[in-house]
Amino acid sequence: MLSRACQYGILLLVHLAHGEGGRFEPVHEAAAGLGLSAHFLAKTVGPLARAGLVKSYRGPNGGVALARDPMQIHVRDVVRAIDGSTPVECCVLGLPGCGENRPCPMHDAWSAVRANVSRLLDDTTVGALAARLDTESLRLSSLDPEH
Amino acid sequence: MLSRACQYGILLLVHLAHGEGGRFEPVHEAAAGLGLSAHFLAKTVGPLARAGLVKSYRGPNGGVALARDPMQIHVRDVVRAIDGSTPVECCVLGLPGCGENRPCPMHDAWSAVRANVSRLLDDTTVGALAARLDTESLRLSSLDPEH
DNA sequence: CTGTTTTGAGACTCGTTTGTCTAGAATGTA
DNA sequence: TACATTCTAGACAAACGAGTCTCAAAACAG
Ligand code: SF4
Ligand code: SF4
Repeated sequence: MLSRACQYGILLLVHLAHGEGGRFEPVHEAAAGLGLSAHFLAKTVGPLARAGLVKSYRGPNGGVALARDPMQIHVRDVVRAIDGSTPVECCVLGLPGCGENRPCPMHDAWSAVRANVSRLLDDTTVGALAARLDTESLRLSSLDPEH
Repeated sequence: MLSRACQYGILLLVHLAHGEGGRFEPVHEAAAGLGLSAHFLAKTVGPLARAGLVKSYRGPNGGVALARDPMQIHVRDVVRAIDGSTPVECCVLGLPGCGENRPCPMHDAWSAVRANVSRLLDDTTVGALAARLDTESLRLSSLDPEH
């Protein structure tokens, strides 16, 4: 559905939104906090920076930081930046070149599901996700949740 | 989301349900009708037969045929037979070992989507899909839809 | 028995994805 | 300047999925 790199990108942005605002956090530190491979996570920051979602700075005290208000960054933006503009096109039958014209017998039911996913990506911001990390007892990393 | 083999399996069953009832149709013939690779389609019939969804017979006049009433075969059965009991477990963030306890911030919204997909797989039968091929102008194959 | 048709199982190639690693350019500090 | 820190780009290998191909076993027809 979503590539691993894309998932890592979402996790990174939510992690940044959850941390202190203006600080530039090194990628390896964020990767350690998320329990991910630092090298692989670093590969996602390129597309994210080009898309204007994060700023990055080299050298000591460098790192990555959000470029915009996290409440203005939608999950859809991250997906588009990393996986391109053809996400969530996965389908049950996966006929090549199937569109609205001459669809397969599952198209009606499936397009409803797909619309739901699309709306979810559009409506969810990384700021809202980060906020939920505090209020509820949720987790981002695959590591031992503290406590 | 669904493996290609699984998609092929669904297509095969719907194709069989759409054809004449008791006939054993050779796999290569069904593959030609669906515009698929006969060799690859043949790999799906093993699991389907083991799951009791189709019967197969060798030799001349052999082939595959539905083992049950197509109205009693649910798409979920096909998915379970080919992709195993861990289908549709794809997720947005894909954290390893994430369950209902300590979920990620998208879990609520996403589990709703997943429930929709699950219900769709459970409620849809290959018989119903085959019936729609006639009433509406739908297609199964990627080939030129005959007119 | 001989040959043909078909399923059944599996090895094999190929391309994409995932992940690791290395080298280099930028940035700051002493 | 010398050095440490960090991003950036890309080479590289491992793993996976999709698809092709081969060979053997079953079933039938003559
Ligand atoms: S449900 Fe729609 S998009 Fe999916 S295979 Fe069928 S026609 Fe194509
Ligand atoms: S917690 Fe739920 S929504 Fe989050 S990755 Fe796991 S299954 Fe998906």
